[in-house]
Amino acid sequence: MAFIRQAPLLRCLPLVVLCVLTPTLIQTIHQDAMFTASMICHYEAEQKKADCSDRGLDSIPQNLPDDIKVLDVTRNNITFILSTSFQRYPLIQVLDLSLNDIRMIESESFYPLKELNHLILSFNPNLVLPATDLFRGSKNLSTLDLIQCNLKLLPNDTLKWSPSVENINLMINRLTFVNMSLCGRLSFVDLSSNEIEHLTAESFIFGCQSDYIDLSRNPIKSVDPNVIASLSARSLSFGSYPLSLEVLKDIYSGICRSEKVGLAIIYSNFTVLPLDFFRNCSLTFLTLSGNGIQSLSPYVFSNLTRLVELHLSQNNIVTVEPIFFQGMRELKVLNLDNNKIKYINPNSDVWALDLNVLYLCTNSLTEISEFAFLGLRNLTLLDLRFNKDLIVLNITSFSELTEIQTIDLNQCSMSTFHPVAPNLTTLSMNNMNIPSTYTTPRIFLKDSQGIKDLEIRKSSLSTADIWDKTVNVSLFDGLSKLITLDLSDNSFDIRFPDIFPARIFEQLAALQKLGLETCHISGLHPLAFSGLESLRVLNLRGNMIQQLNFEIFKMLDQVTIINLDGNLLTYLDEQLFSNNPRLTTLLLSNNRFTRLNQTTFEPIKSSLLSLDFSLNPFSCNCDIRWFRDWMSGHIFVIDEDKTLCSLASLEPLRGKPLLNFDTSKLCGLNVVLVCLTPLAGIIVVVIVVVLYHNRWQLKQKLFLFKLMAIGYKEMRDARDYKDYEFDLNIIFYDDDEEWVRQQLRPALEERLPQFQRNVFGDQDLIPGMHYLDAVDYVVSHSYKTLILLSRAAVHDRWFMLKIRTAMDHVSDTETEFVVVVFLEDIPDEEIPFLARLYLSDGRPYLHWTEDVRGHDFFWNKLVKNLTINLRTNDLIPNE
DNA sequence: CCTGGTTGGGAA
Repeated sequence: MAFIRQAPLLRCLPLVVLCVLTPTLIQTIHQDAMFTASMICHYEAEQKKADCSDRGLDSIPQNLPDDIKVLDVTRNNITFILSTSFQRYPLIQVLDLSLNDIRMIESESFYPLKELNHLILSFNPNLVLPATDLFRGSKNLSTLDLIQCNLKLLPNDTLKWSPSVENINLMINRLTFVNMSLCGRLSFVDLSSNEIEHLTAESFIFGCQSDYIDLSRNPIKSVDPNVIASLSARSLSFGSYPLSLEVLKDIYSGICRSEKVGLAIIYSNFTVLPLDFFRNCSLTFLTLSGNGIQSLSPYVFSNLTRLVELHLSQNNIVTVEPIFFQGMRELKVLNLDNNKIKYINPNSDVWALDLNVLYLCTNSLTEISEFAFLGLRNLTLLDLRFNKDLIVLNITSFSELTEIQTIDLNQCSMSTFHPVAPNLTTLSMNNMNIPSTYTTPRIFLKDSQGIKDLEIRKSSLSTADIWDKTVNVSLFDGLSKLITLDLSDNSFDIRFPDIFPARIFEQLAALQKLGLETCHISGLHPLAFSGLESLRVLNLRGNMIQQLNFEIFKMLDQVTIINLDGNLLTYLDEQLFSNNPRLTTLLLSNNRFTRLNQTTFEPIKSSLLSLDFSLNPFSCNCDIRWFRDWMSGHIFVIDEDKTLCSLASLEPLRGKPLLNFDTSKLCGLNVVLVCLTPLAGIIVVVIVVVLYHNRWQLKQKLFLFKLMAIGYKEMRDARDYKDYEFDLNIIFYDDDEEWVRQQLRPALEERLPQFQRNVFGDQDLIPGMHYLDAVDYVVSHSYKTLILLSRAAVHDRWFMLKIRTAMDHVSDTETEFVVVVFLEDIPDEEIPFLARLYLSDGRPYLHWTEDVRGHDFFWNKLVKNLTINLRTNDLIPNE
C-alpha cells in the first residue's frame, strides 16, 4: 500500500539514479582498464610511445592512449592481427610486431595506419602475408622488416601502394623465387639467405627502381644475363656461397649489359680470375673480397676503365704489380687489405694510375722501396697498418709521393723512418714493434714539416729517440703546424728519471693536445712545456711524477684540461696554476695527496668546472674544510664516491666520502669567530642607533652634499604680472607711510614703470569690502606683495594679521610672490614668530639701509625680486 | 647496407 501511494517520480528514482550513474560507471571501468594497460605497457608520453614488449599479450591491447605514434609489442604471443586491431591508433608511425607467432593478418589490418612508416614483422616463424592489398593505406611506408619469417612467398603487390620504400629486409627466409613487379622506388632490398636458385625470367621478376639488392647466401645455380641486365638496380651483391664460374660469368655479363655501377662478389670461392673475365664494362665499384684469390695476372682488370674503387681485401695475393691494374684510368681507391702481400712493385715499375687511396693493411710486407709507389703522384692516403714485419719504408724525394697526406704505420716494425713528404698531415706509428737495441733517433720529421697530427703511442720510444742531446735537437723541431701529438705508452726516462728534456716541444707553437700518458715520467724539467702557447689539453696520466715545479705550467695560458691522474703527487705549489686562467678540468685522482693548499686553487677557482681528486689519502680534518666546502659548491666532482678520507682523518670520517665531512659540526665553532660575531653585532647596533638618532641631520647633510654636487633647478611660475588684477600690493604700517612715499614710490615709478596697478596700503583696498576680505582679495590678486617691516609694525596685530594672510597665500599657491623689506634693524627678541618662520623658510627679504651708497643695490635687488615669481622650494635650505 | 682483421654479419 505504501508503494502505491508513492508519487510516480519517487517510484522511478532508482531507475533515474542508475541512468545517471551508468555512464560514469562505464567511464570509471574504462579508466581502470587504461590504468591497467599503462601498468602493463610502459607509456612514454614525450615520444608517444607504448612499450608493450614481453608482456604475455595474445592480442593488440585496446586500452592505450589513442594518440600513440610508436607501438612496440615484441616478444608476446600474438597469433593474429585483425582489421580492428589498430583502429584505435590511427597515428602509429612505428609498429614493432617482431618475435611473436603471427600466423594470420587480415588484409585490412593496417588500413587505419595512414602514418605508418616503419613496420617490423621479423621473427614470426609462421608468418603468411595476405595475398593482396596489405599496405593499401600505407603511403608513407619506408621500412619493412620481414627477417626470418620462413616466408615462402612475398605477394607481388606488397609494395604496390607505397611509392618510396627505403628498405625491405627479407633476409633469412625461404623464398625460392621473387615476384616484385608492382612497386615504385625501393632503395635497399635484402634478399640474402634465401633459397633462390635461378635468376631467370621465370623465377626472378623484379621491377622496382632500387639502389642495392643483396642476393648473397642464395644457392644460385643458374643466371640469365638478361635478367641481371634488366634489373633496375644500381648495385648488386652476391656471395657467401660458392658460385660456379659459369654463374659468375653470367652475372658479370649481365652487369656489363646494363648501366649498373656496383658489383660485389664476396666469399664465393672465386679463387682464379680468368684473364678474359672482366670484359669491357662501365662498372664503377667492384668488390671481390674473401674469395681466396692467390694471384693476379697482368692486365686482368685492364678493361675496367671506368672503375673507381676496387676492393680485393681478404684474398691470398702475394705480389702486387702495377701491370695488373694497367689501364684503370679512373681508379681512385684500391683496397688490398688482408692479403698475403710480401712484394709491392718489386720491379720498380711506374704505376699508370691516378690512385688517391691505397689500403695495404694486414699483409706480409717487410721492405718497401723508395720506388714502390712511383707514379702515384696523387696518392693521399697510404694505409700500411698491421704489416707486422715491415721494417723498411723509404719515402724519399725520388718516391714522388708529393701529395701524400696520411700514412698509417700502426703495428709495423719500422726501425727507421724518414719520410720526405711535404704535404703529410697525419702520421700514425702506434704499437710499433721497434727493436730495443737501437739507441740513436730513428724517426726524422724535418722533411715533413706540414704534419698536424702525430701519434707514436706504445712504440718503445726512448728519450734518445725524440731528443738528440749531442746537438740539442728535438724530433719535433720545425713542426710548427702540429696540432695533436700523442706519445703515450712509451718509456721515456726509465734510465734517466730526472731529465725529461727541457725544450723538446719548444717549437710546437700550434700544438693543442699533448699526450704523455704512462710514459714512466718521474720528473719534468721546469721548461719541459715551454713554447706550447696553444696547448689546450695536457695528459700526463699514469706516470710517476712526485713533484711539479711551480713554473711547469706557466707557459700554458690556453690550457683547459690537465690530467695528472695516477701519479705520485703529494703537494701542489701555490703558484702552480697562476697562469692557467682557462683551466676547466683538473684531474688528480689516484695520487698521494693528504692535504691541499687553498691558495693553489685561487687562480683557477672561477674557470674550473670539473675536478677529480678521487683515490687520494686525504686527512679529513678542519684544515681542509675549505676544500670540502668548495667541492660541495658548483663544481662537478668526478667520482665523488671515491673521494674518501684516509685513516689519518678525524675519527668519524675514516674511510668515508669526503663530502660526508660536516665541517660545521665536526670542526666546532671558531674561537675568533665566536668572539667577533657578537662584537660585530653590537657595533652594527650602535651604528644603527647613532644613524637613526641623527637621521635628519644626516639627511640634511646628504642633501646639501647632493646640492653641492649637482645643484638644483629653479622653477619659475609661468604667469607674469599681466595675468593678475594688480601688479604690486604693498603692506605697511601707517608709521612707515613716509618711507613709502619718499623712497618707494619714486623708485618704483622709475625702475618699474610697467607696474601701474599697484595697491599701496589700506587706503587702496577695494571700498565697501570687509577689511580682512579686502586684504585677502588684494593678496590673492596681486602679482607681488611687498611687506615692509619695522619695529612698530611687528607689534601691530592687524599688521601681523595681514602678514599671516600673505604667508598663507604663499603656502597655498606655492609661489614666491611675497617680498619682505626690513626698514630697520629689529632686535631678535622682538621679531614675531611669523616673521621668524618666514625667514627660516628661506623666503626672499631685503634690508633697507640709510646709507645712500647702498640704495642702488637695494633697488636693483628689489626690482629683481619683483619681476620674477619662483615656485616655492621648501627643500632648499636657508642660506 | 655495414665493418673489420679468427672472417661475413646483421636481429634476438
